[in-house]
Amino acid sequence: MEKRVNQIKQQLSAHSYKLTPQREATVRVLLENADDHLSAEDVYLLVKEKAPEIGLATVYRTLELLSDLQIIHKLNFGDGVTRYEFRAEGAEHHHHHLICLNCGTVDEITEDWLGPIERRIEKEYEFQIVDHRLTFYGICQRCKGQDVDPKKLAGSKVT
Amino acid sequence: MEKRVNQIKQQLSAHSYKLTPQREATVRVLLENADDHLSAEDVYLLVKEKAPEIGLATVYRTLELLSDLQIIHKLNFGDGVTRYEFRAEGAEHHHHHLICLNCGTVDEITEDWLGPIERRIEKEYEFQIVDHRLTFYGICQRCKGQDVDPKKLAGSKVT
DNA sequence: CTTCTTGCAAAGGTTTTGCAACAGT
DNA sequence: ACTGTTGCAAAACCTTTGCAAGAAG
Repeated sequence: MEKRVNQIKQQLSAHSYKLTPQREATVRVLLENADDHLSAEDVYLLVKEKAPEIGLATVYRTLELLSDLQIIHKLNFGDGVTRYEFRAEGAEHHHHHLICLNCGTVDEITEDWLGPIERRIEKEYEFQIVDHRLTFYGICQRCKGQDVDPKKLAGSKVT
Repeated sequence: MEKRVNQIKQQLSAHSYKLTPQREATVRVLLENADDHLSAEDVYLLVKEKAPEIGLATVYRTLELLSDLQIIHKLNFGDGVTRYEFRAEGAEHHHHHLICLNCGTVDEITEDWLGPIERRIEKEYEFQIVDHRLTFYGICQRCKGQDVDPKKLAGSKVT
């Protein structure tokens, strides 16, 4: 992890930004929770445990900065808050998401099967693809067989 | 279009909801602009031209209602507002979107090429898919060859 | 000294909610 | 009358911004 922090420090300095204690604490929280999809508020609360004096605005500014530098990605699962995830090192395109409509868990598919589809779109629509987002909504294997609240399936969570 | 309005009226009454003048005006605006992806504010302004006394809250409530009944879909392109689109009649899954990072235009792909991928996911992840969202970000054919603002491509629009 | 960064509070923008009035049955 | 619906205003949210103070070279 120290390696990754140092790497990010260099990415920042390459753009004349400093890795301040607040930024470092934020980066570490993101690294330590790379499997979750934290909202700005989540990050703020976790960073506060290490550095209680940090402000929410600084977290937002840091997340925006890391996002601009393509170190992290913004994600939007339609629940009203922006979430953030580390961008895989060197990955051209990232993984996809499986969102359970019953329990809300977000799982990931690390494979990217869209290559052939992208090539088809670039040709048929003359659209030069830079990135994509693919999300599946459904029932995860843990919730199968359980009772499912039909109201949740009615769609308001799916945007 | 009258046919579609009537159809919706029946879907509402099936759930003991009425097609009030406000709701009808909202539905008509959505039908007349089925090719755009209107935000609640957009819908509100258009409905106001026909029924100036309508309130924004009613528009939100109507959109939520139509969304719950799966008559329309909520869409989130990461620009901070929820957008709405008519759900294709009888369509199991809907089309995908191509968002131009330069001009912001949202185009559509009406084909759905995800069938094989979905079957693979259902098998490999034991995840029962209910719906999906697929969005490509890139440069549309109208903007190709034009100057592109590199800042826009830096990602902050892509969530 | 100069520039970047921070924390706080205020503002901004979108969406939801409380409530009294209203409409339809 | 009863129930669902509306409009308005207020509230609730998430996120951004202005600004004075602070940190770093």
